[in-house]
Amino acid sequence: MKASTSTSKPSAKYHHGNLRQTLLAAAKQMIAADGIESLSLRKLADKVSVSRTAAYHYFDDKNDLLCAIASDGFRQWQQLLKQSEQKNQTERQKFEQYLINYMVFATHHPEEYELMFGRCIWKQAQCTEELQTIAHGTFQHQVEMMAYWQSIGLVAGDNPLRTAQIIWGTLHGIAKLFIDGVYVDDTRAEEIVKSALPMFLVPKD
Amino acid sequence: MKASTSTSKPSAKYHHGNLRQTLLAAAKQMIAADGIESLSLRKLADKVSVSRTAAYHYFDDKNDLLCAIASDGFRQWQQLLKQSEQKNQTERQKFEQYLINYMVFATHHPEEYELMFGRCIWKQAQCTEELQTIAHGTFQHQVEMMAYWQSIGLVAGDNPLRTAQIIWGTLHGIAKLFIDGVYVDDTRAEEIVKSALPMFLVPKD
DNA sequence: GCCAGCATTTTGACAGTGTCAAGATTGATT
DNA sequence: AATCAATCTTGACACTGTCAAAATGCTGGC
Repeated sequence: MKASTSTSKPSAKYHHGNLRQTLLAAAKQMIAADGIESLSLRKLADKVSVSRTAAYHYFDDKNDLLCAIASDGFRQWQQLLKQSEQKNQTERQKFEQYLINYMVFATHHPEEYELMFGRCIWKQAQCTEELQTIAHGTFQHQVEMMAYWQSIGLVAGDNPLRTAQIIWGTLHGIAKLFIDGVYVDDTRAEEIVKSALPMFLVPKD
Repeated sequence: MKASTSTSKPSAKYHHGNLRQTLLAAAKQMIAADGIESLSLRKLADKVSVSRTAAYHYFDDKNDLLCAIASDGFRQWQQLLKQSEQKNQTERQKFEQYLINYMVFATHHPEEYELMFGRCIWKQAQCTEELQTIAHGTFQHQVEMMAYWQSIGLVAGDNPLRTAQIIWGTLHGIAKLFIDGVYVDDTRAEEIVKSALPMFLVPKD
């Protein structure tokens, strides 16, 4: 072991050291720059100065690599949600913060968001078990939060699952319409979400 | 001319006759069967028993062909919406029918829906002018309907554009979560939409 | 009837892609 | 120091979109 695994001097050795992480980081950078569809394993390998098929020792597939990126995205997202919960505010403020955070994440990491919820992974392409479990977990968490907000009379409705599906649908739809460039006017995502907020709440008067 | 353009006997001539239509129909069939990503121009040409590059006389590009399919989808969708308007019912029923029709179309033609609103076309890939105009027109129509429903006190809110964006977002989001296989439970799309409906309406009491 | 011109379709070719099998290289273990 | 397993590279294959040039068949003018 010794200091060979130190990140200070990757230099140009045959054994890269931490190729898996390097590949993931480079891939994220590339899809952030040019989009998912223009990511190729060969260009990725080129960028990392490694052979075409080197990645196949860490990922079964191109799909497997994309799933790994999506999993990372879910972890990043979970952290973001936790942060918005910890700030001690009104529950109503927490709810609003939650909606806004969702939108901010989606619009700031559009490619990762696409990987997390897009067709690439969930549809015909087989989805990694890891990705499936972590994604299911986050959604479960959402349902629980919704149940709590309904129990304290903040959010309307009495079916947490159904409500979570609808609210998530709304957020997801607005996010996707923005990301995919259907909403090209100067309307800002946050404003739309703030406008939608009252729809979900129990009427006050 | 004569009877050579008759559809009864395409036979196996050098000049296909109506290759453009044939290509579009076959392409729709193929994406309905195996998804958009597994459609290749070569397989398509094979299916139509024509050379690899024959399609390039009718479409600039693979993207151009997909745009044509999407345009057809919009036309089909416009007709469906018109039908739901013509049935003389309550405005409230028309609104509900509109929401349900959206969902039915999306879930029954998932691949065409993906082409119409997905990233493939709208994002980096250049979108045909025809597609852009027809798509913008349908959305404009949606905004006008929303404005009317707001004016008669059916739908909540006073900003038709904003409201249309939110409602469309909700529909789009739920549709996409279904299409992409994120909602894999037995929950039916129509039920979710019906649950969401009251959120959009002006409170009755 | 025949030939030129045109629209239409084909063939050849090229770069790029994902992926597998087999070989080469290296660090670690005994 | 020899061996072994992990790691990386090379070679190869089938498939993709797309362009340029050639081939084919229809149509109108003489």
